[in-house]
Amino acid sequence: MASLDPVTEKFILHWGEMGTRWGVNRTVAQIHALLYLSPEPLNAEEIASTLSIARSNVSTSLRELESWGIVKAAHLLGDRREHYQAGKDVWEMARVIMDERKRREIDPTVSLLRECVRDLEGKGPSEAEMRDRLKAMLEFVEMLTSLYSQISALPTGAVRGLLSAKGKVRSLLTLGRSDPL
Amino acid sequence: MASLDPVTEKFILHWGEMGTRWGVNRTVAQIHALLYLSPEPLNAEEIASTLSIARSNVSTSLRELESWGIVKAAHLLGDRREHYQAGKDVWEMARVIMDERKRREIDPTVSLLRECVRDLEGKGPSEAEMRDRLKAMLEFVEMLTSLYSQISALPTGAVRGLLSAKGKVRSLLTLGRSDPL
DNA sequence: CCGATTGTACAGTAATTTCTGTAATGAAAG
DNA sequence: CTTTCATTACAGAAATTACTGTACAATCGG
Repeated sequence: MASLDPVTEKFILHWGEMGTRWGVNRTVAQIHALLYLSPEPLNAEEIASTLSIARSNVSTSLRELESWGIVKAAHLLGDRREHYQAGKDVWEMARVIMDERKRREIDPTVSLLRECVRDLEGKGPSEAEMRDRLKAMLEFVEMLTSLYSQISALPTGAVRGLLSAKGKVRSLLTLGRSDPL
Repeated sequence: MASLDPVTEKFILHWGEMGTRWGVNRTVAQIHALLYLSPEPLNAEEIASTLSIARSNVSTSLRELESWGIVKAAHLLGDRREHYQAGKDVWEMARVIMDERKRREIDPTVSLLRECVRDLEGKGPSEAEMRDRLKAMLEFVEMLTSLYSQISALPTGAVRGLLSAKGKVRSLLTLGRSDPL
């Protein structure tokens, strides 16, 4: 397992790089990429030797991935070691990641913005600009969360169906604005 | 300008923290937050003293923000210094940031995935799993970009109108699936 | 129980990223 | 042309983040 298919390697390296751009540890992202491509679940030792990283690092990173909900441990009969596998459905994966980012980052931001706006209630005109901006930001983020909660409540296949309706966004939009529903 | 309103400070600190979670330098995000809330454009010196950071750091960070297209330099009559202001429309801001992230991260990812899939054409069944996964990922990312390009082609107000139609997503979706357009 | 194997916590180290201060560049005013 | 002010490039310092190796805990088989 120590040597790696060139394509796999290319993908893992790129995925790790993308991770860093989005605030995810490079190694964590690489492990995820490896597990995503692997036909069967891998144990910590295999991951460590394949990516040439310390086992302790693998252990920590796997816990991180589990906390995101995109990697799960699987137990194989006749093997004491834990084996890990990544969720294979990209739509489900995207949903889980968005859920988690919403919970960790968007929700706290909404709270903070509400707090800020409240703190500015009844303040003088010198804070008017700031208040307006914070309100605009709050409104925006709340709209996103509302939209997201509606979408995430739908079955996976349904979202897929909507998004794959390639030419339809404009039409749907026109419909939405003329308020036909 | 050196002392900061408590609400402003709270927002700036939070925004900086959010930045780090999304792969943006904390200081860069803080400067953006400051400019977003500021009623009038600020010069580098004011930014540096307000946030207690070195002028050179401000300079670099401003260039970064300009490269993202969310901060612009403004020239004031009778002042040689450049003054900087952040775009105030959150919708426009979101659009610009998404454009840029697409260009920097999504597009290269699509290229890489295409390359990977191509490399695997005609390979044996041992690579079947990997090929399927990469294809699924590619298909997913391509769908996102297609959706995005459709949305970004619309006027800002229109997107706003669609998204603010709070209860309508499900209805629109049903419509979309039953292929009425 | 005992030894072997797996997984994790943690302290120290390494690497990377970020920040500062200075020096150089460039542009406007006189 | 010279002086002055604003900006930026860059090298080194500082801070943060990531990684490793070891030591410990837990679990299983004998």
